Order: sequence, then C-alpha cells, then structure tokens
Amino acid sequence: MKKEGKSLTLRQVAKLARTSKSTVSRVLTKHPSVSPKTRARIETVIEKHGFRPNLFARGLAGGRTGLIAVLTSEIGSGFYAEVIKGIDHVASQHEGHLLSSFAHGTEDYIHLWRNFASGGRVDGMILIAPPLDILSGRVQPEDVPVVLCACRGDRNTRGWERIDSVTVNNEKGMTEILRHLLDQGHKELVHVAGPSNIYDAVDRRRTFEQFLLDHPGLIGDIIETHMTRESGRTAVLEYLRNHPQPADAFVACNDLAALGIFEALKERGIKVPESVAVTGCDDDPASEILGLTTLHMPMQDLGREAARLLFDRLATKEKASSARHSVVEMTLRVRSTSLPPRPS
Amino acid sequence: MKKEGKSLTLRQVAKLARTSKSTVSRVLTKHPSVSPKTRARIETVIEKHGFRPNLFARGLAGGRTGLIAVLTSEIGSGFYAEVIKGIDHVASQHEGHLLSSFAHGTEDYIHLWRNFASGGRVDGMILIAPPLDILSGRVQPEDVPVVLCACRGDRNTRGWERIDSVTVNNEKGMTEILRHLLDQGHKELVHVAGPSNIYDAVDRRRTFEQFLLDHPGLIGDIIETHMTRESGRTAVLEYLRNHPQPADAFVACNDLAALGIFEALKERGIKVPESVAVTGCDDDPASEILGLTTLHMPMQDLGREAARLLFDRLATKEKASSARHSVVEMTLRVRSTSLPPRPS
DNA sequence: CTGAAAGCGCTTACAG
DNA sequence: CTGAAAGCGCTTACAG
Repeated sequence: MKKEGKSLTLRQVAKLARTSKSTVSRVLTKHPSVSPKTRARIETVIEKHGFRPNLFARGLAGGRTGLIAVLTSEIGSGFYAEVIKGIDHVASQHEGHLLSSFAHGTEDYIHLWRNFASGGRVDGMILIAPPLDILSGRVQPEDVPVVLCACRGDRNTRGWERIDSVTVNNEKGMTEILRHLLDQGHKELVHVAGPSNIYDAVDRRRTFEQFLLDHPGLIGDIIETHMTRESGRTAVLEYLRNHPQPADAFVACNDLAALGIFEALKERGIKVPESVAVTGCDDDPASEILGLTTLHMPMQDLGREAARLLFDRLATKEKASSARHSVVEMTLRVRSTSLPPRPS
Repeated sequence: MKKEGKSLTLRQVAKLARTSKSTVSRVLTKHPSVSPKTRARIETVIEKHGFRPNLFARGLAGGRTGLIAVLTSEIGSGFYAEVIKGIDHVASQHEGHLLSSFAHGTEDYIHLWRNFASGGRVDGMILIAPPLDILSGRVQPEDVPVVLCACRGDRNTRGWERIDSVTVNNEKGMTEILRHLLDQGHKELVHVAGPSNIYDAVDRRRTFEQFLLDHPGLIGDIIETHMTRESGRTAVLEYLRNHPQPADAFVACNDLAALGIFEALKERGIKVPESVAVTGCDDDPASEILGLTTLHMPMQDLGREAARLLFDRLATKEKASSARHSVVEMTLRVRSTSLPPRPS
C-alpha cells in the first residue's frame, strides 16, 4: 500500500505517472488546464502511494501552504483554547492547518509576527488578542492577509484599521451588566479592570467610565489587575485594606478576576451577594457552577468568524476590498452573585 | 531601524557584512568555526536589520527549524490546552515554537503525522493522546524524534515501544480511588469508561477490572462513553432506565463524564452523595467548585516532561539510546461527592 | 576560518 | 494541454 521510509517526491510521482513535474504540480494546486486523462493517471499515483507534497518546499516556492499562523498572547486559560478550536474547525473545512504559537510578552509576539508575516510563508494569520502596542506603529501589516481577533485597529493605529477584525460587543454587554446592577439598587461600583494593552480590557473599562458619566448618581472606582485569579484576589485584598466599608458591587473585567475577588471576599468574611455583588465576563465553565453573574462570550464563534473572514479574503484575493469588522454579541447571564438572596 | 516591506535574505546580510552566505549561515546555526571578528560583523548586521531566516527555506535545506509539531486529537476541552501550555513553556526556553494541529479523527491524525514526520521538516513531534490505532502497525515512527504524551507503546505495537513516552500513573491513581470507595462501604461500582482507542481510558478500565478481580466481594459494571459531559449524561440515563435500583458509586473515566453523570442523577432526583457516590479523574477547574472527588492530573507537568524528553533527544542526537518512559503521579482529591454527608 | 557550488522539493512564468 | 528551466532562501559537504 505505501512505501516505508522516505516518502516520495513530486519528481518521482511525475515519473511514475509518465509526465512532468509541472503537470503534477498543476493537479496539486488544482490548476484547471490538465487533461482529464493525465489528471486521472496522476491522481491514481498520488492516491496509491499516499504522496503528500512537502510543506516547506511549497512554502519556499511561494505556493499555498495551507498553513494559518495563529498567534496568541497567553491571557486567561480556557480563552485561547476555545477560540483556536473554533478557528481550527473552519480551517479544516478548507484543508488548512494551524501553526499556533504562544507569545511570551510583546517582544516575542512581534518576533513571531515578523517570522510568519514576512519571513515564513503562511497563507494567512490570525492574531488573538494581540498586545495593543503591536498596533501602534512598531510593525505594519504586511502582504499576508491578517485577521484581528478580539482586537481592532482604529485611527491611531496607522494601517491596522484596514485589517479585518472580529470583536465582541463589549459596550453593549458591559452596559447591560451595569444596568442590571443599577436595577438591583447598587450605587457604588468598583471596576476590577485589566491591563491597558488588551483591547477588551480597555473597551470594557471605557464602557464603565462612560456609564458613570451617564449616571451621575453613581460612585465609581477602578482597580487594575492582570485578569488572573490571583491578581484579582490580591488587588481586592489591597482594596479592602484601604476601604473598610466596601462598595456595593465588584464589576470584574473577566471571570478569572471575578473568581479571585470571590476568594478575597471569602477570606475577609464578606458575603456574596448579601453584602456585595460580584459580576464577571466570559462565562467560564466554572462560572455556571459557581453561580457567577457574567456575560457569555461565544469563544468558538469568535474563532470561527475570524477564520471565515480570513478564508474569504484568501478566496477572493481582493486585497483592495475594504476591511470587514464583525461584531459578536455577548449575552447576559444573571446568576446568584448579583441577586438578593432568596427570602426563604 | 528596520526596512519596511520585504524582509531581507541571508544573501543580503552576507553582502552587508562583506562575507559569504555560507559564513552567515554558520553563525545562524551556531557553528563554532567562525572568527570572532566576522561573527561580530555579521551579528551586527542581523541585529540592525532584524533579520530572521526563512523557516521554510531552512526546513527545505534540512537544517533545524525550531519547530515542534504537536498533534492532538480533540478529547476533552481543557486537557490539551494545558498540556500544550506546558510543552510551549519548555520549547520557548529552547527557542522552539509549536506547530500544533488538531486531528479530526484517526484518519486525519495519520495524515498530519505523515505530513510532519516525513514530508515536512520539523525538529521533533509530540503526540498527545493519539488514537491507539496509530500504534498498531499502520504507520511507523520515522526518522524524526517523537515523544508520546499520555500514551505509550508496548510489545504489540511494533516499533513504538522504543519511542519516548510520558504517561500518568493510572493504575496507582484509580486503585486509590477504588480503595477510597471501598473504605466508604461501597460495594457495587459502575465504571463509566472511555473509548477503547484512548490509552488512558484503556488503562483506567483495566485497573478497574483488575480491582474487581482482587476484591471478590465487589459487584462491578461497565458502561462506555466518549469521555464527554453529554455522553456521560446519556449513558447514565440509559443505565438508570435499566437499573431502577442504581449502584453505590459511579467511577468515571474523567471529570467531564462525571459532570454528565451528575446531571443525569440530578434529573432523576438521585442525590449525591446521599444515594450514590461519584468520582472523576483529571481535576478540572470546575471540579473543585463542584466538590467532585477526583484524581489531580498535572497537565502542564505532562507537557513539560514530554518537551524535556524531546529536547534531550534532540541535544544528544543519540537515536540509539534506549527509550525513556516517564511516569507522572496523580494525587487523590477527596471531596464531597464521595463522602457521607456531614451529620449536622 | 572562509567561499563557491550543489541541492532540498516545490511553483510558476515561459515557450511550445 | 504539457515540459524544460529558473528560482524560492536556506544548509552542508567540498575545496581551499
């Protein structure tokens, strides 16, 4: 059925099919101008020997590699995994495969970016939640099609605003959360924010600030974290040290931070939701079990949409066509951490 | 600082440094025989222009690509993500990057495998929980160094028993769980098993069967699932239909299935742990919150160990050296789902 | 220690 | 519709 050892090359396939390398290459790249007869002959040989073209040779020669580079900075745990799963789902329908790299910090992210964008040959790239510094002029989108996921360029990011993107509707989501808290009678809100180089974190924080401006009756405060459980916990412990009389509600930038807040409050003997409400964002699997009020973030959808945008662009090859910005909605999940305890 | 557009090539670096391609290549590959002076000159140019060698050209030419292919079949959600994180951690210390692909089924797994093992040029491969069919003769480990993760070859898998592996001590872990249940007075146990082509699933099931043999007083039953929440739920609902009087305890193959069992029992109004105990395996983040008794599986450690084995082999290049099989321990986490309710 | 040359396995104009 | 040829950007013997 198949040879052991070295797999054969295009050249050998050509010989076996009594034709030339060029023609074999044509059937590989689905070029139309090949006679049905020779095409059949070649396909038989390929099939029979399980021939697979060498990706690296392909990449070097400038053809399609079927490779999609997915760059992610490590934020949160489940987040990128689900998004990647979504990307992979669509990619595999297009016979594509992911070359996924995890960046350790902004420098590494840029490193990887350049590797694939110019040096390496991938068909396209998806940047998951890239550090915003990337967009601010240090590097420019190159010739490879790129899609920003959970991020988007604007006027201040020269070049990047013309890059396809898929983001989540943070403004709508956060506003719903805040309105919900307002409805519950909460007046003093603390936003447990994320770092200023993460798009979603910035977007959510801005929404929080805007909401305060729109509702003069509210009192607001902001503390910063790294969107991790531990940093959420530490930040809130610190906050509680300075505020013996805590606020009405903690509005976390994400669920992980919310879990940390939870722990901190528990350690200080402050009851949720009796004394203080807590909300998150993302809808981590654990959140449902915990009863955390949060925004459901359709991670896989985000990934799927990003991949769809990318493959669309690859198909049409219209580099000129204007950028598309998809926005995915989040849905409010009201659970026990933001509701008054049942009067039982 | 750096040129826009096309990134430069080795040839141009050579010209700028007033030397030859060969010599530039030598400093790139850390070949010792380069005079300090020219080395410095070349490094300056590289640094100044941010030159990055083209991965594909490198791969084609047969050099180190710094690429590690990580193949995973999609089992469980958090599982592979954490393992990959562990791998990535070690890889990045060695300037390596992951080319991770998610296989959709065994066929695809083999496809990918061959792509990277022979066709493509990667420095090494890590196979995470590959379908066992892979090991049973259809394909053979090739010249690229490979490490099996959460899997291991044996006498029946010609060739694969000489491949490095890292596994988890299922036998010890499962035995501990079973002994714990025994101590709690449970006599009738149902093992909610996983598919027969997953190493860990098979290993755990075997341990369950052996335990029954060693403890004649016990009554045991086995039902099969896909190790997912939904299949766990369905399987147990089915079981309950046929067994109006359920067993003492459900011993799940993994936490996801255990969550499904939980749901099924809840739907039937059967209380945990009052009427029946439930245990899992993996220690999913959600399990702690849920109070699920389980085995803690150190996912990141698994990945780190796998990567370590791989880079060790790459460093020594001793293909001849005998295979190393690392075994990582799991630790029992006794929580509420297997304990009698507190007599309060 | 250094360079010129061959070659890795493809793709893509260029001529037929 | 098909082939011969050049070339993608590296690495690696091979001669100095």
